[in-house]
Amino acid sequence: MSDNVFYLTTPIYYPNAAPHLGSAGTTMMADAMCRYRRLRGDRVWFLTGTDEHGDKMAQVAEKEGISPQAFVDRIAALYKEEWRRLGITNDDFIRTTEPRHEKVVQQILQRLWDKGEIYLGEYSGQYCFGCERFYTEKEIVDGRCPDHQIPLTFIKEDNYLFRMSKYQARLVKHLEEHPEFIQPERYRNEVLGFLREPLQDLSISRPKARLAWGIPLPFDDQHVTYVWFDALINYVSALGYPDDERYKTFWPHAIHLIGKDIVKAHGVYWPTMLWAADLPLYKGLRVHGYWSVEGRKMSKSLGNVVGAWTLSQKYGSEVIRYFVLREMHFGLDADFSEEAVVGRLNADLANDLGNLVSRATTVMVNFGSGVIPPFPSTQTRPEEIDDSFEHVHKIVSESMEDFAFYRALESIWSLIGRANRYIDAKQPWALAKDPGKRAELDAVLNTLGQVLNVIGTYLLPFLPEAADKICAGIGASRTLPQYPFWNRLPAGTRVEKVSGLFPRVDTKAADAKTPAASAPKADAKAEGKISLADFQKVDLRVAEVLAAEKVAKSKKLLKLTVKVGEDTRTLVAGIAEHYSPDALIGRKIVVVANLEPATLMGIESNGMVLAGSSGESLGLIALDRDLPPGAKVK
RNA sequence: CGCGGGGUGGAGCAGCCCGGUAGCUCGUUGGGCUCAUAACCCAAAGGUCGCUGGUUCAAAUCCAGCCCCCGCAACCA
Repeated sequence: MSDNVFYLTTPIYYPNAAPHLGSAGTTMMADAMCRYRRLRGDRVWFLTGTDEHGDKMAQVAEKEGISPQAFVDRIAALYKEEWRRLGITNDDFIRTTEPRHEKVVQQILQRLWDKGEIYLGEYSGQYCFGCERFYTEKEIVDGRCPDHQIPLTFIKEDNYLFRMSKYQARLVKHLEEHPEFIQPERYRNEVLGFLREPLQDLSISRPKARLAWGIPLPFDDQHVTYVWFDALINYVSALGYPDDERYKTFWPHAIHLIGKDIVKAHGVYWPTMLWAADLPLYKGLRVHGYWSVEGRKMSKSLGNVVGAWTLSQKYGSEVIRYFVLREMHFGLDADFSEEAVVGRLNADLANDLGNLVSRATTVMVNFGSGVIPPFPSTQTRPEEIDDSFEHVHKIVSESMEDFAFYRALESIWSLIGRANRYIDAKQPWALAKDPGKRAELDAVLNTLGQVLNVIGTYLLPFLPEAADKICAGIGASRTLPQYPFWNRLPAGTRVEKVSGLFPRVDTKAADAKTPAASAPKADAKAEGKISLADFQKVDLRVAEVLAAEKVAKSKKLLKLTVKVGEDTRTLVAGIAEHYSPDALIGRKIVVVANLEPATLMGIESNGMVLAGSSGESLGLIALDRDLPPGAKVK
């Protein structure tokens, strides 16, 4: 059986924007789980928070012209407010800029330093001042930053490294012996996959000269702590490690709920850090998939990031919560669309649940005396409902062990279906007309009360407000019914009509799509202007395509042989998704002729093809009059 | 031969680990009921489970090969 102490964490979110469907979804799952455990009578601690250090945070703050602290204060407040509005019942909200956190990070760092788990090394590599990070050999594109396309600088600096590599074998062993440590299985395999390669020691510091927005190392104040090392420790610092009772009570039961993007940090860095610091490991990592939006990846660059609150305002936060819990098969990716939300809302919430509650309470009020009648001894209990009670109880408990919210909900809905069928079969409105069928009617009314009690209480974790209304309507006690499920709702409780729980949404009205959360604003500032002289440095030329072919193994690249004036040169263009090689041969295009050569997929490119692009579409720059190859473009 | 996920009735998915009548939701068609939110209930139609081969008495499920799609990574000079 499960422990009756339960500690659940969400990731601490990196608050550079308002919460979106992803972070809200994670938090809603965590909330449903914690509400469920509390309902079961477990002792629960539910933690969420924000990760507030790091280069990016400092940069954004600077852009806005405020101090990093002022910036993160603002955004953290935004998160807290959002979780409150979404009905999240977290017990604590940790911020990595809080003294209680920073103190623990330093304490753990000091311990590792004293134990020799951290050593001063020298890190050297190619550094991009744009990204403020190092690039590995693999990532570097021809000596340039893949992001900024600016030349990288070779720098050498002092750097503190954590001896992560020495725990590799131990971690593999632990994963092999404890399949439940990382679940679902696919993510455990993924981590074992990482561990097939030799693990490197982990750089855990950044020189303060470069980045000041972080926690200073206690043993060298010229360095600040690397964000991951800082962030992961929140899970213990928030409990008041090392002395607080909460730490002692809850830490051994810790379950981390995360998205699949941060499996490596949680599955590799964190356990090894804990070992090095002589802390017990967390109990389990539970990994969920990603949301796509209408079949496409949710990303800022596509501008289709779905804001959680915008959506909640339109449909109600319970609807979104239900959708998230019902639609995502834990561990796998799922797709979001407003159409699907409306589908779930109308079919499951309005038609099945809402309508059942409405018709059942109406029957109880109109044909009964407004209170739950005792179950007449002359009648027999409906077996099919009885089976359903046990089924719900069993499936919900099993599913929740695996975070399989969708299965738990499915089973509750199977009971809802049973109840709807039961009403149709018994026809209480007909029984009411015949005074001789009083006992039969009372049996039906009592049964309906029991059904609503089970449904209402089991739904409390998933649809807190709606479930509360159901419970209120029948005077239920809001405690999870236990075997045997009959007569958990005592005869005599007063019943009120509960209607309009989830009104249907007109499909057409929903066509007014919620706009995606505001796309990143284009920089309004007129900075970045160049002089005419600068522009004239660029040598643009008309070129004729002599030959074109796809670059083997590449997705986007075409290798072009072009004639520019007298000479013929080879260049590589990332347009394979838009133009077939044949369509290009013989065409006149515009190229940058004096670009320094670059090697792409092993082919040296001497120039760049000009093309306009917007989102998915791309078009080559063409001439509207014929000019010879080599003609200057200005 | 970069890593991973997936291909199951019109749509979206479960089932595959642990072979044995192919299941769920939505949609469609016909019928029923009137307590209820144009809801609810019943019935029907609709599937070569990507392709090929193998193992087996038996394969959606195990094995091998192939095809296609989607992420990530590597390239969008």
